[in-house]
Amino acid sequence: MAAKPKPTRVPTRDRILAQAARHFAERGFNATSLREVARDAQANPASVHYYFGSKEELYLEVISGFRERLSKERNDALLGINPKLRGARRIKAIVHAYIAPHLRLCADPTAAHYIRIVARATSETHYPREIQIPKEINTLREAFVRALAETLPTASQERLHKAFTFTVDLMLLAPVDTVYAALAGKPAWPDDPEKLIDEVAEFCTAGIMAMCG
Amino acid sequence: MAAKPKPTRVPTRDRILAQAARHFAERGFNATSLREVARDAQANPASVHYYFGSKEELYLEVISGFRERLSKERNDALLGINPKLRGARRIKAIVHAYIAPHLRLCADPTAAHYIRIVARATSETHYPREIQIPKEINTLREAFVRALAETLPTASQERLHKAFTFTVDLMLLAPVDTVYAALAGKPAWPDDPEKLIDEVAEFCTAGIMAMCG
DNA sequence: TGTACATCAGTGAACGCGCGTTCACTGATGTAC
DNA sequence: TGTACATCAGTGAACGCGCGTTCACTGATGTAC
Repeated sequence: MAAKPKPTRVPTRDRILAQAARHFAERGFNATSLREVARDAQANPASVHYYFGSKEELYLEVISGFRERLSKERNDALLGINPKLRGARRIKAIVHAYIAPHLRLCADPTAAHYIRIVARATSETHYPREIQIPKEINTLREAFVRALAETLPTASQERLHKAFTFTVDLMLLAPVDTVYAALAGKPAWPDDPEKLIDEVAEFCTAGIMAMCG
Repeated sequence: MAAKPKPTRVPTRDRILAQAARHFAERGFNATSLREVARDAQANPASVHYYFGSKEELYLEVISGFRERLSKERNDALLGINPKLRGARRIKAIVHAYIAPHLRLCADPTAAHYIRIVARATSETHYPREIQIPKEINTLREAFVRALAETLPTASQERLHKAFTFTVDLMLLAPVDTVYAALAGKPAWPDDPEKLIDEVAEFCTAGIMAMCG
Protein backbone atom coordinates (compact mmCIF):
# COMPACT_ATOMS: atom_id res chain seq x y z
CA MET A 1 0.00 0.00 0.00
CA ALA A 2 2.75 2.44 -0.90
CA ALA A 3 1.68 5.90 -2.04
CA LYS A 4 1.19 6.09 -5.77
CA PRO A 5 3.81 8.15 -7.61
CA LYS A 6 2.16 11.19 -9.21
CA PRO A 7 1.37 10.17 -12.79
CA THR A 8 1.52 13.60 -14.45
CA ARG A 9 3.39 16.36 -12.64
CA VAL A 10 2.36 20.00 -13.22
CA PRO A 11 5.24 21.68 -15.11
CA THR A 12 7.56 23.81 -12.99
CA ARG A 13 6.79 26.91 -15.07
CA ASP A 14 3.05 26.60 -14.35
CA ARG A 15 3.60 25.97 -10.65
CA ILE A 16 5.71 29.14 -10.42
CA LEU A 17 3.10 31.15 -12.35
CA ALA A 18 0.28 30.01 -10.06
CA GLN A 19 2.19 30.81 -6.86
CA ALA A 20 3.38 34.13 -8.25
CA ALA A 21 -0.24 35.15 -8.98
CA ARG A 22 -1.14 34.31 -5.39
CA HIS A 23 1.75 36.24 -3.88
CA PHE A 24 1.32 39.33 -6.09
CA ALA A 25 -2.39 39.31 -5.22
CA GLU A 26 -1.85 39.01 -1.49
CA ARG A 27 1.19 41.21 -1.00
CA GLY A 28 1.60 43.43 -4.07
CA PHE A 29 4.61 43.67 -6.36
CA ASN A 30 7.19 45.17 -4.05
CA ALA A 31 6.43 43.01 -1.03
CA THR A 32 6.42 39.75 -2.99
CA SER A 33 9.55 37.63 -2.57
CA LEU A 34 10.60 35.47 -5.51
CA ARG A 35 12.29 33.11 -3.09
CA GLU A 36 9.02 32.56 -1.25
CA VAL A 37 7.23 32.09 -4.57
CA ALA A 38 9.81 29.49 -5.57
CA ARG A 39 9.54 27.79 -2.18
CA ASP A 40 5.74 27.51 -2.42
CA ALA A 41 6.00 26.29 -6.00
CA GLN A 42 8.56 23.69 -4.89
CA ALA A 43 11.03 25.11 -7.37
CA ASN A 44 14.56 26.45 -7.28
CA PRO A 45 14.85 30.26 -6.95
CA ALA A 46 17.05 30.24 -10.04
CA SER A 47 14.35 28.60 -12.13
CA VAL A 48 12.14 31.68 -11.75
CA HIS A 49 14.75 33.57 -13.74
CA TYR A 50 15.27 30.63 -16.03
CA TYR A 51 11.63 30.82 -17.15
CA PHE A 52 10.73 34.49 -16.77
CA GLY A 53 13.93 36.53 -16.81
CA SER A 54 13.05 38.93 -14.00
CA LYS A 55 10.49 39.79 -11.34
CA GLU A 56 8.86 42.39 -13.61
CA GLU A 57 8.53 40.00 -16.52
CA LEU A 58 6.98 37.41 -14.23
CA TYR A 59 4.43 39.99 -13.05
CA LEU A 60 3.56 40.94 -16.62
CA GLU A 61 3.21 37.28 -17.55
CA VAL A 62 0.77 36.79 -14.66
CA ILE A 63 -1.57 39.59 -15.73
CA SER A 64 -1.15 39.96 -19.50
CA GLY A 65 -3.36 37.02 -20.44
CA PHE A 66 -6.25 38.28 -18.33
CA ARG A 67 -5.84 41.83 -19.63
CA GLU A 68 -6.23 40.80 -23.25
CA ARG A 69 -9.11 38.46 -22.49
CA LEU A 70 -11.00 41.16 -20.57
CA SER A 71 -10.46 43.84 -23.22
CA LYS A 72 -11.85 41.54 -25.87
CA GLU A 73 -14.86 40.44 -23.80
CA ARG A 74 -15.73 44.02 -22.90
CA ASN A 75 -15.47 45.24 -26.46
CA ASP A 76 -17.65 42.37 -27.73
CA ALA A 77 -20.25 43.02 -25.02
CA LEU A 78 -20.36 46.74 -25.85
CA LEU A 79 -20.87 46.06 -29.56
CA GLY A 80 -23.50 43.44 -28.75
CA ILE A 81 -25.82 45.75 -26.83
CA ASN A 82 -29.36 45.74 -28.20
CA PRO A 83 -29.57 48.99 -30.24
CA LYS A 84 -33.23 49.43 -29.28
CA LEU A 85 -32.44 49.95 -25.59
CA ARG A 86 -32.85 53.53 -24.33
CA GLY A 87 -32.31 55.50 -21.13
CA ALA A 88 -31.63 53.67 -17.86
CA ARG A 89 -31.85 50.25 -19.55
CA ARG A 90 -29.17 51.21 -22.04
CA ILE A 91 -26.94 52.67 -19.29
CA LYS A 92 -27.29 49.46 -17.32
CA ALA A 93 -26.34 47.42 -20.39
CA ILE A 94 -23.20 49.55 -20.90
CA VAL A 95 -22.24 49.25 -17.24
CA HIS A 96 -22.87 45.51 -17.39
CA ALA A 97 -20.71 45.15 -20.51
CA TYR A 98 -17.78 46.69 -18.64
CA ILE A 99 -18.05 45.17 -15.18
CA ALA A 100 -19.38 41.66 -15.91
CA PRO A 101 -16.24 40.22 -17.57
CA HIS A 102 -14.17 41.45 -14.63
CA LEU A 103 -16.49 40.31 -11.83
CA ARG A 104 -17.18 36.95 -13.45
CA LEU A 105 -13.52 36.13 -12.84
CA CYS A 106 -14.44 35.79 -9.14
CA ALA A 107 -15.82 32.36 -9.96
CA ASP A 108 -12.51 31.21 -11.46
CA PRO A 109 -10.02 30.41 -8.69
CA THR A 110 -7.08 30.92 -11.06
CA ALA A 111 -8.34 34.35 -12.09
CA ALA A 112 -9.37 35.53 -8.62
CA HIS A 113 -5.79 36.60 -7.93
CA TYR A 114 -5.92 38.88 -10.95
CA ILE A 115 -8.86 40.74 -9.42
CA ARG A 116 -6.86 41.49 -6.29
CA ILE A 117 -3.78 42.50 -8.27
CA VAL A 118 -5.72 45.03 -10.34
CA ALA A 119 -7.57 46.45 -7.32
CA ARG A 120 -4.22 47.02 -5.69
CA ALA A 121 -2.60 48.51 -8.78
CA THR A 122 -5.24 51.24 -9.08
CA SER A 123 -4.10 53.05 -5.97
CA GLU A 124 -0.47 52.07 -6.36
CA THR A 125 1.97 54.81 -7.29
CA HIS A 126 5.29 53.03 -6.81
CA TYR A 127 5.27 50.14 -9.21
CA PRO A 128 8.05 50.06 -11.78
CA ARG A 129 7.12 52.07 -14.87
CA GLU A 130 6.95 49.03 -17.12
CA ILE A 131 4.15 47.33 -15.26
CA GLN A 132 1.69 50.15 -14.80
CA ILE A 133 -1.76 50.28 -16.31
CA PRO A 134 -1.30 50.46 -20.09
CA LYS A 135 -2.76 53.02 -22.52
CA GLU A 136 -4.87 50.34 -24.14
CA ILE A 137 -7.13 50.16 -21.06
CA ASN A 138 -7.77 53.90 -21.29
CA THR A 139 -8.70 53.59 -24.96
CA LEU A 140 -11.33 51.04 -24.02
CA ARG A 141 -12.65 53.28 -21.27
CA GLU A 142 -12.97 56.15 -23.74
CA ALA A 143 -15.17 53.96 -25.93
CA PHE A 144 -17.45 53.23 -22.97
CA VAL A 145 -17.66 56.90 -21.99
CA ARG A 146 -18.63 57.71 -25.60
CA ALA A 147 -21.40 55.12 -25.41
CA LEU A 148 -22.67 56.75 -22.21
CA ALA A 149 -22.47 60.19 -23.85
CA GLU A 150 -24.65 59.05 -26.76
CA THR A 151 -27.32 57.84 -24.34
CA LEU A 152 -27.12 60.91 -22.08
CA PRO A 153 -26.47 63.76 -24.54
CA THR A 154 -27.11 66.58 -22.05
CA ALA A 155 -24.36 65.54 -19.62
CA SER A 156 -20.93 67.21 -19.63
CA GLN A 157 -17.85 65.19 -20.58
CA GLU A 158 -16.45 65.77 -17.11
CA ARG A 159 -19.52 64.38 -15.34
CA LEU A 160 -19.61 61.36 -17.66
CA HIS A 161 -15.94 60.62 -17.07
CA LYS A 162 -16.39 60.93 -13.35
CA ALA A 163 -19.52 58.80 -13.15
CA PHE A 164 -17.86 56.09 -15.20
CA THR A 165 -14.73 56.23 -13.07
CA PHE A 166 -16.88 55.78 -9.95
CA THR A 167 -18.37 52.70 -11.61
CA VAL A 168 -14.94 51.28 -12.35
CA ASP A 169 -13.75 52.05 -8.82
CA LEU A 170 -16.67 50.14 -7.35
CA MET A 171 -16.12 47.23 -9.73
CA LEU A 172 -12.51 47.06 -8.55
CA LEU A 173 -13.03 47.33 -4.80
CA ALA A 174 -16.39 45.60 -4.24
CA PRO A 175 -15.13 42.04 -4.73
CA VAL A 176 -11.98 42.46 -2.63
CA ASP A 177 -13.29 44.55 0.28
CA THR A 178 -12.76 42.36 3.32
CA VAL A 179 -14.57 44.73 5.67
CA TYR A 180 -18.04 44.00 4.31
CA ALA A 181 -17.54 40.33 5.06
CA ALA A 182 -16.71 41.08 8.69
CA LEU A 183 -19.61 43.51 9.01
CA ALA A 184 -22.23 41.22 7.47
CA GLY A 185 -20.87 37.88 8.67
CA LYS A 186 -20.55 36.74 5.06
CA PRO A 187 -17.75 34.81 3.36
CA ALA A 188 -14.92 37.13 2.36
CA TRP A 189 -14.97 36.11 -1.27
CA PRO A 190 -18.15 36.66 -3.31
CA ASP A 191 -19.84 33.29 -3.71
CA ASP A 192 -22.18 34.35 -6.51
CA PRO A 193 -20.57 36.63 -9.12
CA GLU A 194 -23.81 37.11 -11.09
CA LYS A 195 -25.53 38.48 -7.99
CA LEU A 196 -22.66 40.87 -7.32
CA ILE A 197 -22.65 41.97 -10.98
CA ASP A 198 -26.38 42.74 -10.77
CA GLU A 199 -26.02 44.67 -7.53
CA VAL A 200 -23.07 46.76 -8.72
CA ALA A 201 -24.78 47.41 -12.07
CA GLU A 202 -27.99 48.49 -10.32
CA PHE A 203 -26.14 50.76 -7.91
CA CYS A 204 -23.96 52.37 -10.59
CA THR A 205 -26.71 52.79 -13.18
CA ALA A 206 -28.72 54.79 -10.65
CA GLY A 207 -25.58 56.75 -9.75
CA ILE A 208 -24.77 57.58 -13.37
CA MET A 209 -28.37 58.62 -14.06
CA ALA A 210 -28.34 60.87 -10.98
CA MET A 211 -25.05 62.52 -11.93
CA CYS A 212 -25.62 62.77 -15.69
CA GLY A 213 -29.37 62.44 -16.32
CA MET B 1 24.25 87.24 2.05
CA ALA B 2 24.89 83.91 3.71
CA ALA B 3 21.88 81.60 4.11
CA LYS B 4 20.13 82.13 7.41
CA PRO B 5 20.49 79.22 9.84
CA LYS B 6 17.07 77.65 10.46
CA PRO B 7 15.70 79.35 13.58
CA THR B 8 13.48 76.51 14.82
CA ARG B 9 14.20 73.01 13.59
CA VAL B 10 11.32 70.52 13.27
CA PRO B 11 11.86 67.83 15.94
CA THR B 12 13.31 64.57 14.67
CA ARG B 13 10.28 62.58 15.87
CA ASP B 14 7.93 64.72 13.76
CA ARG B 15 10.19 64.51 10.70
CA ILE B 16 10.20 60.71 10.96
CA LEU B 17 6.42 60.61 11.40
CA ALA B 18 5.84 62.78 8.31
CA GLN B 19 8.14 60.74 6.09
CA ALA B 20 6.73 57.46 7.42
CA ALA B 21 3.22 58.61 6.48
CA ARG B 22 4.42 59.37 2.97
CA HIS B 23 6.19 56.03 2.55
CA PHE B 24 3.37 53.91 3.99
CA ALA B 25 0.94 55.78 1.69
CA GLU B 26 3.02 55.31 -1.42
CA ARG B 27 4.34 51.79 -0.90
CA GLY B 28 2.25 50.08 1.76
CA PHE B 29 3.43 48.55 5.02
CA ASN B 30 5.53 45.65 3.80
CA ALA B 31 7.31 47.53 1.01
CA THR B 32 8.21 50.52 3.20
CA SER B 33 11.84 50.61 4.34
CA LEU B 34 12.57 52.22 7.71
CA ARG B 35 16.05 53.05 6.47
CA GLU B 36 14.61 55.02 3.56
CA VAL B 37 12.17 56.74 5.92
CA ALA B 38 15.07 57.69 8.19
CA ARG B 39 17.12 58.88 5.21
CA ASP B 40 14.31 61.12 3.93
CA ALA B 41 13.70 62.44 7.43
CA GLN B 42 17.44 63.19 7.79
CA ALA B 43 17.52 60.96 10.85
CA ASN B 44 19.51 57.97 12.01
CA PRO B 45 17.86 54.57 11.38
CA ALA B 46 18.26 53.81 15.07
CA SER B 47 16.24 56.86 16.06
CA VAL B 48 13.13 55.36 14.45
CA HIS B 49 13.30 52.64 17.08
CA TYR B 50 14.31 55.12 19.74
CA TYR B 51 11.00 56.99 19.24
CA PHE B 52 8.55 54.34 18.07
CA GLY B 53 9.90 50.94 19.15
CA SER B 54 9.12 49.04 15.96
CA LYS B 55 7.84 49.35 12.41
CA GLU B 56 4.33 48.27 13.47
CA GLU B 57 4.15 50.81 16.28
CA LEU B 58 5.28 53.54 13.89
CA TYR B 59 2.49 52.55 11.47
CA LEU B 60 -0.10 52.65 14.23
CA GLU B 61 1.17 56.04 15.39
CA VAL B 62 0.78 57.36 11.84
CA ILE B 63 -2.88 56.38 11.51
CA SER B 64 -4.29 56.31 15.04
CA GLY B 65 -4.77 60.06 15.35
CA PHE B 66 -6.75 60.27 12.11
CA ARG B 67 -8.83 57.23 13.01
CA GLU B 68 -10.06 58.74 16.25
CA ARG B 69 -10.67 62.13 14.68
CA LEU B 70 -12.72 60.60 11.85
CA SER B 71 -14.78 58.40 14.15
CA LYS B 72 -15.70 61.39 16.26
CA GLU B 73 -16.54 63.65 13.30
CA ARG B 74 -18.70 60.97 11.69
CA ASN B 75 -20.58 60.25 14.87
CA ASP B 76 -21.22 63.96 15.49
CA ALA B 77 -22.40 64.46 11.90
CA LEU B 78 -24.77 61.48 12.16
CA LEU B 79 -26.30 62.78 15.39
CA GLY B 80 -26.56 66.28 13.92
CA ILE B 81 -28.72 65.32 10.94
CA ASN B 82 -31.92 67.36 10.75
CA PRO B 83 -34.61 64.98 12.12
CA LYS B 84 -37.20 66.41 9.72
CA LEU B 85 -35.37 65.10 6.65
CA ARG B 86 -37.05 62.16 4.89
CA GLY B 87 -36.40 59.83 1.96
CA ALA B 88 -33.59 60.61 -0.47
CA ARG B 89 -32.65 63.81 1.36
CA ARG B 90 -32.14 61.88 4.57
CA ILE B 91 -30.14 59.14 2.82
CA LYS B 92 -27.92 61.78 1.29
CA ALA B 93 -27.37 63.38 4.70
CA ILE B 94 -26.36 60.00 6.17
CA VAL B 95 -23.98 59.30 3.29
CA HIS B 96 -22.56 62.79 3.61
CA ALA B 97 -22.00 62.33 7.36
CA TYR B 98 -19.87 59.27 6.67
CA ILE B 99 -17.87 60.29 3.61
CA ALA B 100 -17.33 64.02 4.16
CA PRO B 101 -14.90 63.79 7.12
CA HIS B 102 -12.79 61.31 5.15
CA LEU B 103 -12.79 63.14 1.80
CA ARG B 104 -12.20 66.54 3.41
CA LEU B 105 -8.78 65.22 4.45
CA CYS B 106 -7.79 65.56 0.75
CA ALA B 107 -7.36 69.27 1.37
CA ASP B 108 -4.90 68.68 4.21
CA PRO B 109 -1.48 67.71 2.82
CA THR B 110 -0.53 66.02 6.10
CA ALA B 111 -3.69 63.93 6.11
CA ALA B 112 -3.68 63.05 2.41
CA HIS B 113 -1.29 60.18 3.10
CA TYR B 114 -3.80 58.68 5.50
CA ILE B 115 -6.36 58.48 2.68
CA ARG B 116 -3.98 56.43 0.57
CA ILE B 117 -3.01 54.21 3.49
CA VAL B 118 -6.64 53.34 4.26
CA ALA B 119 -7.52 52.76 0.60
CA ARG B 120 -4.67 50.32 0.42
CA ALA B 121 -5.49 48.58 3.70
CA THR B 122 -9.03 47.71 2.56
CA SER B 123 -7.86 45.23 -0.03
CA GLU B 124 -4.79 44.17 1.92
CA THR B 125 -4.77 40.69 3.43
CA HIS B 126 -1.16 40.40 4.58
CA TYR B 127 -0.62 43.15 7.09
CA PRO B 128 0.47 42.05 10.55
CA ARG B 129 -2.53 41.20 12.73
CA GLU B 130 -1.98 44.10 15.06
CA ILE B 131 -2.44 46.80 12.45
CA GLN B 132 -5.59 45.67 10.70
CA ILE B 133 -8.84 47.58 10.65
CA PRO B 134 -10.13 47.64 14.24
CA LYS B 135 -13.54 46.55 15.53
CA GLU B 136 -14.39 50.13 16.46
CA ILE B 137 -14.73 51.07 12.77
CA ASN B 138 -17.26 48.28 12.26
CA THR B 139 -19.29 49.49 15.24
CA LEU B 140 -19.55 52.89 13.63
CA ARG B 141 -20.59 51.35 10.32
CA GLU B 142 -23.33 49.41 12.09
CA ALA B 143 -24.71 52.69 13.44
CA PHE B 144 -24.83 54.14 9.93
CA VAL B 145 -26.51 51.03 8.51
CA ARG B 146 -29.14 51.30 11.29
CA ALA B 147 -29.75 54.92 10.31
CA LEU B 148 -30.27 53.83 6.70
CA ALA B 149 -32.60 51.04 7.84
CA GLU B 150 -34.79 53.49 9.73
CA THR B 151 -35.18 55.61 6.61
CA LEU B 152 -35.73 52.66 4.27
CA PRO B 153 -37.75 50.22 6.42
CA THR B 154 -38.70 47.89 3.55
CA ALA B 155 -35.11 47.01 2.59
CA SER B 156 -33.43 43.81 3.78
CA GLN B 157 -30.45 43.99 6.14
CA GLU B 158 -28.30 42.34 3.50
CA ARG B 159 -29.13 44.91 0.83
CA LEU B 160 -28.56 47.78 3.26
CA HIS B 161 -25.19 46.40 4.31
CA LYS B 162 -24.17 45.92 0.71
CA ALA B 163 -25.30 49.34 -0.49
CA PHE B 164 -23.47 50.99 2.39
CA THR B 165 -20.34 48.96 1.69
CA PHE B 166 -20.46 50.10 -1.93
CA THR B 167 -20.62 53.67 -0.67
CA VAL B 168 -17.60 53.16 1.57
CA ASP B 169 -15.68 51.45 -1.25
CA LEU B 170 -16.27 54.41 -3.53
CA MET B 171 -15.29 56.86 -0.79
CA LEU B 172 -12.02 54.97 -0.37
CA LEU B 173 -11.04 54.56 -4.02
CA ALA B 174 -12.42 57.72 -5.67
CA PRO B 175 -9.79 60.11 -4.28
CA VAL B 176 -6.81 57.84 -4.95
CA ASP B 177 -7.71 56.43 -8.37
CA THR B 178 -4.93 57.61 -10.64
CA VAL B 179 -6.58 56.27 -13.79
CA TYR B 180 -9.34 58.88 -13.89
CA ALA B 181 -6.74 61.61 -13.91
CA ALA B 182 -5.03 60.10 -16.94
CA LEU B 183 -8.34 59.54 -18.71
CA ALA B 184 -9.71 63.04 -18.12
CA GLY B 185 -6.44 64.99 -18.22
CA LYS B 186 -7.08 66.22 -14.69
CA PRO B 187 -4.67 66.59 -11.79
CA ALA B 188 -4.15 63.27 -10.01
CA TRP B 189 -5.14 64.60 -6.62
CA PRO B 190 -8.65 66.05 -6.11
CA ASP B 191 -8.30 69.84 -6.02
CA ASP B 192 -11.76 70.52 -4.57
CA PRO B 193 -12.80 68.05 -1.84
CA GLU B 194 -16.28 69.59 -1.43
CA LYS B 195 -17.04 68.97 -5.11
CA LEU B 196 -15.87 65.37 -4.85
CA ILE B 197 -17.93 64.88 -1.68
CA ASP B 198 -21.04 66.17 -3.46
CA GLU B 199 -20.47 63.95 -6.48
CA VAL B 200 -19.85 60.80 -4.48
CA ALA B 201 -22.83 61.56 -2.21
CA GLU B 202 -25.09 62.11 -5.23
CA PHE B 203 -23.91 58.92 -6.94
CA CYS B 204 -24.21 56.77 -3.83
CA THR B 205 -27.53 58.17 -2.65
CA ALA B 206 -29.07 57.25 -6.00
CA GLY B 207 -27.39 53.84 -5.79
CA ILE B 208 -28.69 53.15 -2.27
CA MET B 209 -32.22 54.24 -3.23
CA ALA B 210 -32.11 51.97 -6.29
CA MET B 211 -30.92 48.96 -4.28
CA CYS B 212 -33.00 49.52 -1.14
CA GLY B 213 -35.86 51.87 -2.03
C1' DT C 1 28.75 80.04 41.93
C1' DG C 2 30.50 75.34 41.55
C1' DT C 3 29.93 70.63 41.06
C1' DA C 4 27.84 66.18 40.88
C1' DC C 5 24.42 63.59 38.96
C1' DA C 6 20.33 62.53 35.91
C1' DT C 7 17.90 62.88 31.86
C1' DC C 8 17.25 63.69 27.05
C1' DA C 9 18.08 63.17 22.17
C1' DG C 10 20.09 60.94 19.66
C1' DT C 11 24.54 58.16 17.10
C1' DG C 12 27.73 54.58 14.83
C1' DA C 13 28.67 50.18 14.26
C1' DA C 14 27.29 45.82 14.09
C1' DC C 15 23.86 41.59 14.30
C1' DG C 16 21.85 37.92 11.30
C1' DC C 17 18.86 37.52 7.60
C1' DG C 18 16.50 37.41 3.13
C1' DC C 19 16.54 39.58 -1.16
C1' DG C 20 16.98 39.51 -6.74
C1' DT C 21 20.10 37.86 -9.75
C1' DT C 22 24.10 35.33 -11.99
C1' DC C 23 26.74 31.58 -13.46
C1' DA C 24 28.95 27.44 -14.17
C1' DC C 25 27.22 23.03 -13.89
C1' DT C 26 24.40 18.44 -14.60
C1' DG C 27 21.65 14.73 -16.01
C1' DA C 28 17.94 13.37 -18.98
C1' DT C 29 16.03 13.30 -23.51
C1' DG C 30 16.06 13.97 -28.59
C1' DT C 31 18.33 13.96 -33.20
C1' DA C 32 21.76 12.82 -37.10
C1' DC C 33 24.51 9.88 -39.27
C1' DT D 1 22.05 -0.57 -33.55
C1' DG D 2 25.74 2.51 -31.83
C1' DT D 3 27.60 6.87 -31.00
C1' DA D 4 28.30 11.73 -31.10
C1' DC D 5 26.30 15.97 -30.39
C1' DA D 6 22.57 19.37 -29.14
C1' DT D 7 18.93 20.80 -26.51
C1' DC D 8 16.06 21.02 -22.52
C1' DA D 9 14.94 21.59 -17.68
C1' DG D 10 16.59 22.73 -14.31
C1' DT D 11 20.34 23.06 -9.86
C1' DG D 12 23.68 24.69 -6.09
C1' DA D 13 26.44 27.99 -4.65
C1' DA D 14 27.61 32.41 -4.57
C1' DC D 15 27.32 37.73 -5.66
C1' DG D 16 26.52 42.26 -3.31
C1' DC D 17 23.00 44.61 -1.14
C1' DG D 18 19.46 46.45 1.96
C1' DC D 19 16.63 45.12 5.64
C1' DG D 20 14.74 45.65 10.88
C1' DT D 21 16.73 45.77 15.08
C1' DT D 22 20.13 46.08 19.03
C1' DC D 23 23.46 48.05 21.91
C1' DA D 24 26.97 50.50 23.98
C1' DC D 25 28.08 55.09 23.53
C1' DT D 26 28.07 60.53 23.58
C1' DG D 27 27.39 65.26 24.17
C1' DA D 28 24.10 68.73 25.51
C1' DT D 29 20.88 70.35 28.86
C1' DG D 30 18.50 70.42 33.39
C1' DT D 31 18.38 69.85 38.52
C1' DA D 32 19.97 69.48 43.56
C1' DC D 33 22.68 70.77 47.00
